[in-house]
Amino acid sequence: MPKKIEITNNIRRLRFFANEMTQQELAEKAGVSRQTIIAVEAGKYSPSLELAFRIADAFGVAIGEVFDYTVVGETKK
Amino acid sequence: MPKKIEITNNIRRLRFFANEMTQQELAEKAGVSRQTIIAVEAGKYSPSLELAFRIADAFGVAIGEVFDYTVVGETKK
DNA sequence: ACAATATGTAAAAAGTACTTGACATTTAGT
DNA sequence: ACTAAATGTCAAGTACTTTTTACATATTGT
Repeated sequence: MPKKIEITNNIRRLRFFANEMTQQELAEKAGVSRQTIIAVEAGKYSPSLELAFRIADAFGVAIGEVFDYTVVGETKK
Repeated sequence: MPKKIEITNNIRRLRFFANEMTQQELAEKAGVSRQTIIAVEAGKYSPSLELAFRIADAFGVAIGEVFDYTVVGETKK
């Protein structure tokens, strides 16, 4: 995948806004392991689209409110 | 991942709305192989979040306009 | 000081996405 | 009838995501 992209996320923020939801709770709501939440939240890798949808769903928001997408080198509007 | 989910997409429709963009062109815009576009468009597998963003970007729309997410068993509002 | 909860790290194994290359089928243009 | 372009299929290999297990550290309440 040539054009480089950065995906950042607001999971930590959203967890705190969402009544201090723990990583464990989010993991359960999203149906994945806690490890996966830790890794995604820490930006170690970006999730599958499916998991992205599950996480957004756990917070009741759209994917775009959880994950930000930036094309490296271009300035995103 | 326990709760089953279905991810469908409007890639084909969007390609035609977008001036009959071919799979090849979309592949180039998104920076992936044509094979990948074929597989995702045909629903053989769902893409990574990164690719989902790239595809949405190629059409200039949000992810939610390209991909639909349905929790199987529950009726999505 | 102790126990319980939340977060973090690491690493192997399994599963899924993506690439490459090669070939088949369909459709449109000449 | 031929050619070119677009779509589709198959398969082997690489890369990345996710799980599982096990342990480390920090924070809070008793």
